[in-house]
Amino acid sequence: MKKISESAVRRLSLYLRLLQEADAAGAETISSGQLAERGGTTSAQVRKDLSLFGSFGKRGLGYSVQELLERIRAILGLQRQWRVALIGAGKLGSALFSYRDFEARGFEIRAVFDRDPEKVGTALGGLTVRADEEMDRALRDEAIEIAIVAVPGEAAQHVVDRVVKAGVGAVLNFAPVRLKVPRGVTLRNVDVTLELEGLSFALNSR
Amino acid sequence: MKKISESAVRRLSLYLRLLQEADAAGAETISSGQLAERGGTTSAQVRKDLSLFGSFGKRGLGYSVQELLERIRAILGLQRQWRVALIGAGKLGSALFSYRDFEARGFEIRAVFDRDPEKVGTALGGLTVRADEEMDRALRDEAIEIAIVAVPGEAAQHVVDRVVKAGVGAVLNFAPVRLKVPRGVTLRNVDVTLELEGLSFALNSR
DNA sequence: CGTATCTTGTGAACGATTTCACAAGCAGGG
DNA sequence: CCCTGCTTGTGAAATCGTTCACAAGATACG
Repeated sequence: MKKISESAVRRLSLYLRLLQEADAAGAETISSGQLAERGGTTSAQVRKDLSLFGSFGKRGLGYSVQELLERIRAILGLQRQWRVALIGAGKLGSALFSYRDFEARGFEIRAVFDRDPEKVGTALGGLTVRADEEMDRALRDEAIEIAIVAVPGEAAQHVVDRVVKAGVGAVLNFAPVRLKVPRGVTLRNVDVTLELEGLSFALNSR
Repeated sequence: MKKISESAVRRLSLYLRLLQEADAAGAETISSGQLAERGGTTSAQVRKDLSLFGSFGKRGLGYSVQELLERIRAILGLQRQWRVALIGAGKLGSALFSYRDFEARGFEIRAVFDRDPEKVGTALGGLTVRADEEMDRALRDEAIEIAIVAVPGEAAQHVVDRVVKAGVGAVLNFAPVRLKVPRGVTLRNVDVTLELEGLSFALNSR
């Protein structure tokens, strides 16, 4: 199987969302040009991206919204629920947790952990915040597949090491540090400061 | 002036952080190899990135931590404070606001707006949440340069249109939609669902 | 002062990604 | 049933980004 670039995967995710909108708007069919326009890319790019996985369209007609929706869902692995744990129930963690949209998109947050004894035992959504010490065992017992790390920078590497040891295969990191994970574990970072600095650079170089 | 890729800017931002750590640890000097190792890249990459802006190192020695710190700050436009507005004071907006680290890094949140009358008038940090109707005028009057958009997806395009019209030149968007901005305005997106889907893809294709 | 060691800065090679361009498939109308 | 208009899928070309490899500057030391 050929290698798929991260940017291609990002765009697939985007197409998925655009297709859901088109579907909600009642469209039966959609062309690469329409997807491109709504997604801010080009029709050739759309076709190339899709061609990495097969050929789903009809010449002269475009793509069936329904079918493409299902295909992309399958490609992205979104036809099942993923078991997710949230680590860190601070401001950001809580905000993420309350964003119930994840659930609808296949990511079920099944456990929340925090180190702060003040927070342990409090309710968050339908769950109870659990103690840090329970984490390692719980991640294993509940076969958590994805960890969202929303702890302070100093704690993040330690947390991710434990999480990996507990068998979690993918990590979404919000701490502003570069984490090391063993090969085979997938890591993505969300770093707001870094994004702001990107904006600063753009404004500055005019 | 040659074009600088977004990835190069991201890495500069990263180097800046690594340099701050090195500085805090008392290092006087640092080599491209050391930066590379800590940043998860290669020494050639580090040197190439820096060479886009000049030559700051001493052969045989490496870079002066202090000097490189200042140089990168200058490149990224971080030697001044930026005037930032936060639009949307929901869970996510509040979480972002309370993350005071931005301030220290040169991004001063000077105004918060929300459409919800319940929220308007309430205190958030040192600021008062202001009404949506005041926004356009306030952005201009206070010469806001960067807007952080943390409103629901449906509202985001409308908000960003107004923000752009009010003279804001850079937008950090948290809404899960593809926004259109005129050329000359810089847009960055933070889209957590998209990141999670990237993880799903990786887990799914094993 | 000469030699050994280190590390930068940078063309050139390489690899990856995006864009181009066009043959081929499909639908609709006359 | 053929012609027109539209759109896909995909090699080939172009562009962009990364890695290689090495000359040259800098220091340390005998």
